[in-house]
Amino acid sequence: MGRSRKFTDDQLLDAARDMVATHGPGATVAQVSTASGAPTGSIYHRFRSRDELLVRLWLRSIERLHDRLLQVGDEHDDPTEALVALAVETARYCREHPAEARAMTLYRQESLSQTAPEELRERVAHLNDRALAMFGRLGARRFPASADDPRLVELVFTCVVGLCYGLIRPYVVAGTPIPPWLDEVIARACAAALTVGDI
Amino acid sequence: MGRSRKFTDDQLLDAARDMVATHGPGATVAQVSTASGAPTGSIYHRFRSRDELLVRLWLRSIERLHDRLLQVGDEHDDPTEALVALAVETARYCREHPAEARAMTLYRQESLSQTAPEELRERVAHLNDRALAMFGRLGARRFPASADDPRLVELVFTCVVGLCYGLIRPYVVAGTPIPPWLDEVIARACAAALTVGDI
DNA sequence: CAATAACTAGAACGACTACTCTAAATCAAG
DNA sequence: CTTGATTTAGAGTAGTCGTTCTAGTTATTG
Repeated sequence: MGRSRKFTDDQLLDAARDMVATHGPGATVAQVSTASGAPTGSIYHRFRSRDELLVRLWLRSIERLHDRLLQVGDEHDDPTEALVALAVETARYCREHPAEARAMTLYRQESLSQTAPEELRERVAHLNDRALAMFGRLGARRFPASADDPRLVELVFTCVVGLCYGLIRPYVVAGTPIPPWLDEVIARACAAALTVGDI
Repeated sequence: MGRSRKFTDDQLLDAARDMVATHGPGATVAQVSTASGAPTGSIYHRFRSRDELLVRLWLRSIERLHDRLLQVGDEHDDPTEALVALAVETARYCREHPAEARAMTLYRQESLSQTAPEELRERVAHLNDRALAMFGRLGARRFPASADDPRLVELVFTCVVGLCYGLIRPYVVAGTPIPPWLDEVIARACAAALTVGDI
């Protein structure tokens, strides 16, 4: 075999996450190096480029959020309740894991699916598949009349994730705690936004 | 006097705005130079630093939005209607002026009031005064019972501007048009979010 | 016309960053 | 123990960007 690893991939990603949380999206490889204790050579031995490191971090942070959301989605019988609960849960998760939440702001899927390192394009493209399927199911039950409309998923996604994320984003980026009263705002706004589908 | 100016400040700011719209917040002085036709020396003759150029651009874009909002705020008798109209108007303005809207995402006031070039701190600090006063007045009429609560302005500001801006931001940053159906989502969500003050 | 102030013009500089390269350390297998 | 694959280690490289510097240009004023 060979020499055993002194740093796990997750250790390096954790360091990158913390540097992004403190220095923003312009965090440098040198900063990740000192934060993790690994020399730059080791980091480049593990990740082909800074881009790959940050994209992998972004993928990990969003997959972790989705893991949590997929659990919550099944805990409600009423689809509207489930959708509102998903919005509120997103806020809670980001409040509990501010650095992970900061990493989620690094990219947007639509642009990244074209610009990401070649070997990650596929993973980026299918990142939201699980979550979208869930939102599609809940949306179809919430709006039976539009169950076949392809725009339904975008609408639901916007009213739940987009709305919640937009409200908490300023706090996430600033690194300040998300105020608890925001959960109530999100719940009411989300429920009301979802009524547009009834038109 | 001396030689007359070949480039106005606004011309340089326009070029900076367009470069930020196409290249993001990392737009370089060299890009602004070629986009405007002005050599870097001229740009630095007018602005002390790249930071000052971008902060001035940011200030201008937000002041222009506020100019428009201040007009709209007076057109409604009912305070709730006025607040919802302000949220929708923000979306409309950003749809009509996508590059200006992109420039608004360059900074956040809270962090900038500490890190901006010294000579601009004052202007940054008081940037929102006019708008906040209006939101304060409308909020006091909407929630007479909490008229003296200092948290009221933050609540109203979040439910109107924060909510709207969070929903449209993805489109603004991506440079894709803001879909028209979003206006209805914003209106309903904003009205519902404002009901939290009634607790 | 001469003097001067204000600006244009762009080459040059220094700092920083992503990335590479070579050498050494470490561990499993024969 | 020796071999060889794998990783650590960090000095070195090329390129980019913000900024500065010096020279030259244009208009206004007396």
